[in-house]
Amino acid sequence: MKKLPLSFFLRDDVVLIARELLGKVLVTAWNGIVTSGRIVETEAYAGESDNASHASRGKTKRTEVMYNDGGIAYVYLCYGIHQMFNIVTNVKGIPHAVLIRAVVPMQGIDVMLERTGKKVADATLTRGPGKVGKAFGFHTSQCGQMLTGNETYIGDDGFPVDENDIAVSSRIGVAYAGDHALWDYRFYVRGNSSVSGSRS
DNA sequence: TCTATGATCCCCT
DNA sequence: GGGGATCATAGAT
Repeated sequence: MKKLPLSFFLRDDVVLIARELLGKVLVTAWNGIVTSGRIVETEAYAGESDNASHASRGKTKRTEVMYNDGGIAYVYLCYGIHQMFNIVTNVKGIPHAVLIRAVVPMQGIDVMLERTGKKVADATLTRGPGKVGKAFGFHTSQCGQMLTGNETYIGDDGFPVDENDIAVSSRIGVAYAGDHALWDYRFYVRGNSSVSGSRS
């Protein structure tokens, strides 16, 4: 399987990147323990001018990792419980990011079950960003990790995603962002049972 | 220092 | 379909 090159993440259209990440494969291999899954739901966060983005308040200790060149991980804690995994995009100085909201498990399902404390692998295993973070073993200490290395990367196995199967909607859980909450920045594979929220 | 709050999920009814 | 878990961050004191 090919890895997506750094140039994929350095482009300036974060919304396009979020859309193109559908069907790609997220792989982590901490200490040689491999888990992977096909990305079926993403959200774009478009920098300081986007009120739903953490970067809307400018550069802080938490958000500074987004100001680096793309192709690295932005991992943060939400609601005190959930490790959320984001992909930083665009070039140095522009804090764009794509949140991975849901994947379909591929490799290492037994490891994911162990990490999430589940008994059986059903469609809820990696449905929702908090569970993706947990199943793949992400932690805020992995903030800034390269996504083009051997421990963590985004793969392309040529899996085709039909344009007609790609659905668009407003982002989830960002009502505080006012009008920006209405932007069509969420992309998902229509009808896929691993997609969180509305999937029709 | 102190306090409010969230890019969520699970369990309960 | 409603509320509690649980804590780092940011902005206020």
